[in-house]
Amino acid sequence: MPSRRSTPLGASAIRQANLREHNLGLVLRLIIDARVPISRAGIAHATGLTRATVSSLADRLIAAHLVSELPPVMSQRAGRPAVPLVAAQGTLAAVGMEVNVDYLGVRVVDLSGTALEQRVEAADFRGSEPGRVLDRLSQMYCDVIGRLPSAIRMAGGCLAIPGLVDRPQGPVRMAPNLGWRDVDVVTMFHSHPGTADVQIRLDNEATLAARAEADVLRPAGRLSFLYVSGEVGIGGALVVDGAVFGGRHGWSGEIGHTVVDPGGRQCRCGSIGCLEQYAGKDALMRSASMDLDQPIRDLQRAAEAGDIEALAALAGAARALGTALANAVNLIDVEDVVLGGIYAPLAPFLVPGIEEILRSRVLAAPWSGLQVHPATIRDDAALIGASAAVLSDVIDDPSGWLAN
Amino acid sequence: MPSRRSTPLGASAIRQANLREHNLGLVLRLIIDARVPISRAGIAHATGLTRATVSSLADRLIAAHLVSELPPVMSQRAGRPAVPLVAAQGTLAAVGMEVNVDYLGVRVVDLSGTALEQRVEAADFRGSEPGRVLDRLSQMYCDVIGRLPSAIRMAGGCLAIPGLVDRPQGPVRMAPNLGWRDVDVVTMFHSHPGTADVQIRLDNEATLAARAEADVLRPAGRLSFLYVSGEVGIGGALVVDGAVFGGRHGWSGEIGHTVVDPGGRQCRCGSIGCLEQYAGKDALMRSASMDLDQPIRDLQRAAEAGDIEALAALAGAARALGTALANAVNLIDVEDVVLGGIYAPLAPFLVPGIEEILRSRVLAAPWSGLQVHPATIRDDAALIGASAAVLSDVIDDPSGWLAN
DNA sequence: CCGAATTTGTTATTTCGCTAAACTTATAGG
DNA sequence: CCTATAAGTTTAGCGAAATAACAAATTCGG
Repeated sequence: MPSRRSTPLGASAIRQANLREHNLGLVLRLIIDARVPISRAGIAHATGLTRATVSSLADRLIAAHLVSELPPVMSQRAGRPAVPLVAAQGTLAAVGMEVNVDYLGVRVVDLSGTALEQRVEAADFRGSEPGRVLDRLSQMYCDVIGRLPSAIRMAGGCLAIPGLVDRPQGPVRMAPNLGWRDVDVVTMFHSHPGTADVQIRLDNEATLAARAEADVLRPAGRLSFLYVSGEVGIGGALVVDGAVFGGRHGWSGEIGHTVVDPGGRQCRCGSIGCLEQYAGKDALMRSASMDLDQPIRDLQRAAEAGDIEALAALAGAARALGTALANAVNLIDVEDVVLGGIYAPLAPFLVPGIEEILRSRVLAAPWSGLQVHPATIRDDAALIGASAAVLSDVIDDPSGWLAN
Repeated sequence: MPSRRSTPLGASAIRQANLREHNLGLVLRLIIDARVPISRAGIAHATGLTRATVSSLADRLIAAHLVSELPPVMSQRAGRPAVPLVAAQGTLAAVGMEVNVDYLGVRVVDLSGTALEQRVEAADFRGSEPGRVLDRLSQMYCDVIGRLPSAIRMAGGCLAIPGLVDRPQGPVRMAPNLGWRDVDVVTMFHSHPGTADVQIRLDNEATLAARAEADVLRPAGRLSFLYVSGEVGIGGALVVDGAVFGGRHGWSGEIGHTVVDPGGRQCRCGSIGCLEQYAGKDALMRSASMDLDQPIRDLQRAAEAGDIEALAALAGAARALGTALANAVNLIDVEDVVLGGIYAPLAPFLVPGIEEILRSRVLAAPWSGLQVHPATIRDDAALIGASAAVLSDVIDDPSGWLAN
């Protein structure tokens, strides 16, 4: 039973023109989200619209090259075989981009979800010069775009940033791990020639990663979860009813600065006792007596080998995470916690400790069936989410892409 | 900029019949929420619908006795005077009810928002027998209903419970301060004769109180806040985009069990160091060396008189509240914190301390304009919210009330 | 192999709610 | 008293979906 909005504030009048657009988006969404290709009749059944109406809508989408027909499939049943409809390949694409602490990424995806291009460059961007970073990023963008077939229409782009971002156009308010403050990245991105024709927007990295994860979990019916992404910092995002919940400005999810020890360690954010200082990557490595620059896989291997220090470090992180997550789940009532970033490979060593604390500290635990899982998407989650976000807007309102 | 849903999961096909119903609800909502009565032309302007369409919808609502016309008002301007439309009085009503630790309440409100009846009975219900309590409540309900004019149609009822409730029909999973667990209150309520014709549902007390507060703050544009209700326990609720955000099961908002001191005091919930143990009513009174049963006004007076112990107790509560609220706001990104229950009268002594901690611990504080305010509604907030919740459903979909 | 049954997709035709535009009503202002 | 202005109503028409009939392509039973 999803939570209903008690007051439809955003609701506006539905006019006949909107009606058609709405249903057009609905049909396209159904076609694209279907696990196995769906037919016109199937859509009619799922939506309650008549086959005639669906046919008309589907034909428009096909004419606009947003949808294509597959050969009819013999279903072993009586009756005329259905014509499967799928998202068109290579006609409309979106670009997802990411600036993170240790890499830049550009990814181009078409409506069918296939990645047409992807490029990732590793480097260290702590305390970096924003202008240079974005110059490099727009260069990568131009390279990638140049390699695409010219027939492809570009729907737009979305840039993931590990920090507080004013959606949708910036500025970046604060990206502590990059050392950025009040940076107008959109303008910087567009200062490079060859980026003039694409419209880009910004969002938080963890938010977009959670979105990618939500797209994967939604078909399985897992619609509400708290996503926690462990990196140098700890990001997070809320997903409710299958959609990311950004809050007032899109700044929800900053679980990394939950207080887990009021009299504890000083955090980079200026506060004291933040989760990040107990379960962030640096804290983990330090507590396991490993080098801060070592890859997380080293810690994973050590733990798998039974290394006492590694296991103790992970147990400590689990305690801190459990406390912070218990607070969060008491406040939000999700049915799932998803561990992303470095926590995904470490999950086997973290989940038991976290779940123990959740059981004792979450008021609704006996009834909510709360679970903790590693993330399904391990690499490039934010990139995937960013490109998906742009396409999702097209899918929800395809009317702008109907005419050639 | 309200957070968009990235995926319209709940969206279903809009058919022509739905369209009319949707717009009917929209018009009714506009009429009822208007600060000053709105005219047909005003609605047309606000919605983008034509005057003709609005007229047709309004006439239906008038015929159904959901809306009535006021005498035309001379506006000092040229042109035909507008006919103000208002919610009909005394034709359709809803009942809000509450079982709380120290009182029972029943309130009947009509569409216009005027309370037709209200009755509150004080008593101590800690460790009470659910059957007896609900017998008394349904008796009160019957008394109150008997006093109403017979022409009034009853839309339904909503019962507020201070605990974890399975919406909408129960059972009550856990109400720690009542000492209830897995109680089927709906059936108990209906076991009394004379309650057969009303359909009731359940919700959490703080959730409904927050809803009432949201109805008041919405017109002022304050659309997202965290509501904290101090009583013996500490309840809470989230409001985003002007609507209460219940989460997966409606169990969001349990801020009372946020950990503010991991090595601290034992809480009734079985956990350790919960906010409730540092800022709940009992903790406050104890820390101020007052009697646990004393009314909160005594503490307020002592603080106003400059009593050192009282001020110190309040400062300590503010610290604990500030820490818990900082965690919450980092996670949710609201623009407001609203202090309800016993915190409302104590706000002058709590707000400075809370705000100081929020400024230092909330990552987005420099940009979010976060503020802390006392609640506008001081008494019977949950009762008000409960009755409003029922009416709100009618307003959003009045189609069931059109035929006689 | 053939016809009945079944399911898909298409093609008129109808229905129903909204729009547009003209019209009526009721005021203000010169 | 006439004009301007705005609110509300009426009428004709449009557009999107519903309805219903039909065509197409299969299975299945004889």
